[in-house]
Amino acid sequence: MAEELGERAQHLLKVLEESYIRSGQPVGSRALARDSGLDVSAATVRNAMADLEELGMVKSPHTSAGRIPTNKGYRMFVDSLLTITPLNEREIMTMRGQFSGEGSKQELATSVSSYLSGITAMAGMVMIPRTAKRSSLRHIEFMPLSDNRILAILVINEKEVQNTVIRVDRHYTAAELQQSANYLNSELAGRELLDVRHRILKELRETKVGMEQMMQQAITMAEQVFDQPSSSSNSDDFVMSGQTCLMGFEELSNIEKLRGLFEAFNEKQQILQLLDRCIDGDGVQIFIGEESGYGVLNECSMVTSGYQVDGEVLGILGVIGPTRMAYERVIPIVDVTAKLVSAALAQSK
Amino acid sequence: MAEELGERAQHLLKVLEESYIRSGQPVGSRALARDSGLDVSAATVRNAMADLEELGMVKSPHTSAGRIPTNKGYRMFVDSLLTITPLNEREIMTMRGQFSGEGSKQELATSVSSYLSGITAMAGMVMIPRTAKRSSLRHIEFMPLSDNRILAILVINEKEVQNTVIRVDRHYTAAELQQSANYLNSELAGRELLDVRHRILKELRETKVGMEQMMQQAITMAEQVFDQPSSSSNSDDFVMSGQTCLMGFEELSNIEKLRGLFEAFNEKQQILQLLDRCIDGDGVQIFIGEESGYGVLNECSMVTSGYQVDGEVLGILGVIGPTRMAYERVIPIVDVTAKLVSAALAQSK
DNA sequence: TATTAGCACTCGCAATCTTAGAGTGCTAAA
DNA sequence: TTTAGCACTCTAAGATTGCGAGTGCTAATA
Repeated sequence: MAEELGERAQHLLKVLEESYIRSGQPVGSRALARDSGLDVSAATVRNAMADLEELGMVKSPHTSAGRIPTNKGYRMFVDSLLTITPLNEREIMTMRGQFSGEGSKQELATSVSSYLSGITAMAGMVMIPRTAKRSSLRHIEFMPLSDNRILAILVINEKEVQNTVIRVDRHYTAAELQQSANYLNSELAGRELLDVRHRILKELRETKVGMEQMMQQAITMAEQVFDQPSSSSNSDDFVMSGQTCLMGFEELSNIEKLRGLFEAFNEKQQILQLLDRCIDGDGVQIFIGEESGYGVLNECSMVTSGYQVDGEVLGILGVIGPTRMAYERVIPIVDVTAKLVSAALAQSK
Repeated sequence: MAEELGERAQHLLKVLEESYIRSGQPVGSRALARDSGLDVSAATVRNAMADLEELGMVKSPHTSAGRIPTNKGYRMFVDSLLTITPLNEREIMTMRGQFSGEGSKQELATSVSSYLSGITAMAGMVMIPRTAKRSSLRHIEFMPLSDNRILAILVINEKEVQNTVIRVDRHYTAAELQQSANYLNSELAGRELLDVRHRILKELRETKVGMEQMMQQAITMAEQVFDQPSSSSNSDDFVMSGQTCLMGFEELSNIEKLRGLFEAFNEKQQILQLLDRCIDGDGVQIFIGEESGYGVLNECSMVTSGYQVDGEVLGILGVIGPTRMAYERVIPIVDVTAKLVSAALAQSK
């Protein structure tokens, strides 16, 4: 196993990647020898390149072009070669002004996503998990609709509101519903959602027999409300902005590839699964090309980071762009953004 | 003004358009003479073509290619030449099954939009007007949040729910808010939204002085609620599906053009303005190319129709695709879809 | 032993040229 | 008014060429 790379080879690989990321052109031995700062000839570089190629770090598009990095090469680059210059104070200050704790999660996510897109000139994305596990039910309210339907309104935490329509067996008056809601509020308000769910489906149901009829009705309704994976919160938890930026990149000028990519964005599901995977990781994470297992992400990389409140990762944000992106700039941006969002959320709590 | 077109010239134009729409290739005089069904020679056709060109109905991409329709040519085609074969019973039946009155407007719009996209292999769109003018306020409810904020919940018609957060000068208890809500409900519930707005801003405000303090508070809150153009209903009223289908068309293979188009889709505002213009028109309306005034829509056409309930146009739906589309198929599809959606809405009322 | 210079060779790209085919416009005849 | 004939134009697709960049290999060098 010749996984060991000499110091010089590493340096050359690094310079090669930097050069390729800058210019987009395959890098030849002469240019590399010149740019490397090392006092070696092109021929020497060629030998090193042959080694790197054997290790799968670089490849040439054809016999007589220079070398370009492979995905494996990028991986090595971001993992151990890249030198990142942290953002300076001033830049951070400018960013800090962007995110306030105001508005709903939705609004925050949208603004963060489009900010990321704007500053990196790539596509930005922010994921909002269904409903944070630790959020608590504040209030529940019923309202009669026509046709034996009832509108249930849940207030969660301080600002989130979920509406669900449920069906019941007969018409209920507003007063009846008020009673049921009162009962449920007295039992459930202030508890965490997981707990609420649990209580309804287990404890209350079991003790249902023998209770007042009103309470029985209330519980039956609550079962419906908490059982269905409330549609609104389930689908709207992923925001993406600036996809069109990706149309500007050379490597995505193939329209078929672009189409696959955009279709994947529309699916949402796929991307969400992918993002879900980073939720455990710490700090900035990077997916390079099809490492993720999705062929459509072929020439793309994702740079992501989780944002958190009270140590719990609430969601993921990041950008997606061509594999050939300026990592040394993008990584700190995503990093700082995640921290600022965390801060904004903590403050608004 | 030589706006008059001989019968034969019209026929030739029609055949030319049909042929071009089918094949995408410029149509030459020989082929046209053959396909026209007329017993004339290519030379005769050439003369007619020269006339048509002078009228701006067709043009040739270069000296020795055939002719292709101009926007003006398409306009004439769809306005007076096109023969539309209505969908047969069976097709309509298949479609009828697609749309139910179930679910929220949002859900219906999404499903209709993606249905349109699927069946036409172009992009589908459905606009939902802010909130129908004639919809009425059913119920209003306040709930205290932290930091002197209050969550206002409006129930409109039977299913629509709007949430708004307002700020107030001090903390109010749930009981106080309940009182205020009761008062407002007694005054306003059941009225149409426009009326509600009017009442609050004019009548009640004027008589405010001298009322109980509780009522004054209630009115102040209501002012806030109905004054801001509630964000949720304002932005989410336009659904588009299958944009990626547009990537498959020859005439949109230019990536810059495509980008402009997709950016316009993201803006929403522009498209909405455009759609707003059709709201008065009757039946199916067609925009060809940049007739609309938006350069990005250069090689595209929109086929739209309003859907209505009780004679009032509630919204617009339609498709957007290349100018060179199969109008004779798309037009009846959009037409029938609009009628079916109207029916579904009427039924679910 | 590691590095270097030299050299033949490969390949892609762009420019140039060629050819075939399609279609036109014009003119003169029917 | 229509038609046939003909010269002309233009494009798209191949074929050919030269250039430049870059490689791999070998033999000489430190």
